[in-house]
Amino acid sequence: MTARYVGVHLLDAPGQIDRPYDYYVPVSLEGEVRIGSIVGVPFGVANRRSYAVVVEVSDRSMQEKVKPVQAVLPERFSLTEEMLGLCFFLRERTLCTLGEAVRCVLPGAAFSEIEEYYEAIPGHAATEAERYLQEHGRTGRGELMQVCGVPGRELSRLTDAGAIRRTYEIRESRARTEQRLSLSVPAAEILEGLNGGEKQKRALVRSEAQERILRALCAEEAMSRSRLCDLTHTKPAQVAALVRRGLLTVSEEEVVRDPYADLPRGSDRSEICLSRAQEEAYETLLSLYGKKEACAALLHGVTGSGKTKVMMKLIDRVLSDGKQAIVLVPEIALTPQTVGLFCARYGSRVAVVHSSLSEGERFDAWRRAADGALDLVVGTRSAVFTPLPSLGLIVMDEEHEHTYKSESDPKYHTRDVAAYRCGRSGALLLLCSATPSLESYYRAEQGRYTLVRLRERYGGARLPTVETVDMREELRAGNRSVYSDRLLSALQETLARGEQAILLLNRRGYHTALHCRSCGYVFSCPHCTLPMAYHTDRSGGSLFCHVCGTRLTPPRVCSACGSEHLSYVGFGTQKAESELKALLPEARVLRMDADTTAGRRAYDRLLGEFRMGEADILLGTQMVAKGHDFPRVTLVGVLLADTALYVNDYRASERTFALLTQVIGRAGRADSPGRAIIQTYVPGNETIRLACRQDYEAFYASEIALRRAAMFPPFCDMVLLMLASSYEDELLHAARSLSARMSALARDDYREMPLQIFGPFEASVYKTAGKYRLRFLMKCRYDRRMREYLTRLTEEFFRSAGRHVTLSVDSNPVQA
DNA sequence: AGCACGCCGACT
DNA sequence: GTCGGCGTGCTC
Repeated sequence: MTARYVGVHLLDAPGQIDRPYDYYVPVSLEGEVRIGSIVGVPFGVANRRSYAVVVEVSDRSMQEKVKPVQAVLPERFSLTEEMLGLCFFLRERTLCTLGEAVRCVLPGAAFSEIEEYYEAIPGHAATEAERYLQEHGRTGRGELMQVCGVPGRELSRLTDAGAIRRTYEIRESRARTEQRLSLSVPAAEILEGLNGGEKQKRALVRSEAQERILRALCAEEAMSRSRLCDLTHTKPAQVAALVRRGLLTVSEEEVVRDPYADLPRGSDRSEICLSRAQEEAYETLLSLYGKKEACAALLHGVTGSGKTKVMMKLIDRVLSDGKQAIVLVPEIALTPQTVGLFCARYGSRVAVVHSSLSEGERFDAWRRAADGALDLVVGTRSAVFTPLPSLGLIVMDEEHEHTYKSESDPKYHTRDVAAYRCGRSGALLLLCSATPSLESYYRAEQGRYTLVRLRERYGGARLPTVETVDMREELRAGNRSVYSDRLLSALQETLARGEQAILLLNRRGYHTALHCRSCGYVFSCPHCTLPMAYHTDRSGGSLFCHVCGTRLTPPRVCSACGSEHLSYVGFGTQKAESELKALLPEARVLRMDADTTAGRRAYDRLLGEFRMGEADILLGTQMVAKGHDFPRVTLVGVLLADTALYVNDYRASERTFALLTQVIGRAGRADSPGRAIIQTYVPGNETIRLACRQDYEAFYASEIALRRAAMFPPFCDMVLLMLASSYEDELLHAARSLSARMSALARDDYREMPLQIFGPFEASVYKTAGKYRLRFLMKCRYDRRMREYLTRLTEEFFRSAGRHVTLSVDSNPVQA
């Protein structure tokens, strides 16, 4: 079919107008547009130029008034059928707009490319804009509108009237190029000339420098200008002279910006040797992979069981089939070892993708993937969108981690996207964890995932012995320290043996709150409704809001009653550190939390120092618990195991169990046996007890029973509706009307749908960044019908509610 | 979302 | 009598 007309979705349109609009394809762009193309189109009365994605093409249009497509992005930025399908899938699942999905799938660099310019037409000088163009020549749209104060519709009118001319320019892809130099004459001839008589040589080169350049290129055929100059100690001008004389040719070549370029590449060519248990797991996974149809497996392996090796052997196999793989990790900064292993093994055909890449770096990785120049992509959740020509495997390491759920639009879960992509390309989805999410383990039990187990630690390493310390008894015995006697002496012994220890306390700062002993007032952030923590820093100390970052000087008197009896309560990593330094002055302590890892490479630096033995104790928040492998760590201490237990969230136990299991698993990986000491005020707590036994199955059995009884996921889905506004009265009003509408719809049109509505409640942080927030929670089955209900609700809401209130929908949110 | 059209209050 | 408030409705 001739693409004479196209139906497009605007990329920046709000939900209300997220539907196809028709445009015609001008002759000049014929043949460039197809389904999946990204185009620039004029929209609205002012003909604002917007990006849009083509979702249908036809040779006729039903529409009366049709505007032209103005520009088309280069073919490399067009969505493949698979990727467009993925965008529709995302929209359906997360109720985002198609445009939000498209922006998720394409690199940002794609969209800085269409520029709109205006030019004068001789003889037209009736308006200020025309005169300006006469005088200044070609001008960008933005500048023209600003300088002359012309509204967009006026520019359109002038263009249509033929008074000015509009042009578009597509800046070519943001790939960086470098000049590569090569010989234009066969190397043999050059060498003959150089090695011949003095006269022959004179004819060829005019200087020593020129000779060095030619010899270097004879040896290496082609190289970049910078490398050539470095190698031969010459200046670019001396190279240019040879180019002018026709001896060298210059070509522009795209270079890859890779922030991981300094990692050793391809050094690991060893055969992977698996233990018997690993071999079995591998064989099972291989047979699933061999099916070439959508399937998923859950690899449940205790900490230290060597899941990575199994994973790598499987990747070897995928690559040898000429297919590609994606390995997803929860957070790049916390997994430098994993990243290093993959780079070492798979060389330059690996890219590392995560959110703190620059736009250029991200684009390069994306481009290489699409061009088939990559075999393996290692990255955080956004890496699941990497276009690969022939996807064979997606691995999700630590699949239970909540960072896999996106918290901004589109609010997708990486697991769902991965499953969709694997389904589409007949690839295998492999979920890995020592503490799988209850949802995944349940699915495995149901047979929807194949469950593969690794029950033993690799290389005969034993799980550490675990003891709990009842901190109430310590308190009774008069120990007011953060450290129990038992943990302290264990630390001393460990240090005496020259071994290392990891201490976990999942709370930053010095104290968790400041309160008034006269009236009980707790000092809260003025912008948020949350107690402020006390942090020490270079300037002494300050009250610090963990939500919005506000810092205040600690007050002397209570702002509620004026009393001077203020006291700090609760302790965080800073206090734990200073106490430790007082108790064990000879110990070298590294503190690792959000405050000490602010710099980009700070994690790597701290972890590196600890691994090199430059410190004895690594003390920090959850980030010390993640999959690092420190052979000399034989002691793990948890200063307060209860911190995460009592948050108002149905997953509190699951999180606590996973965190404790993870950190306990850090101890005694190699030959030396490990020991873990867990301090708690609730030693009888089931979750803590089971985590100490590292007994996932038992934890799962007890937790799944609770979920079933209380009707929580995986026995239902949760949907969170969040209303936010700077105006509290409007928010309350909106919440009331939404509440009424929700129930009414559920009672009538959707009466057959299983649905329970709770709320509105104040969000756990009711006010933050000056906005008030109310939430509704729903227990439901998140299927097509439910999404239709939600769509109707939001559409009606936007039509009726005040403009100052926003509504967002999140299915199975992280915090519920 | 933008942007225009349209109908009611305080200003030259 | 006009400038300007934001309510309502449309955008191929």
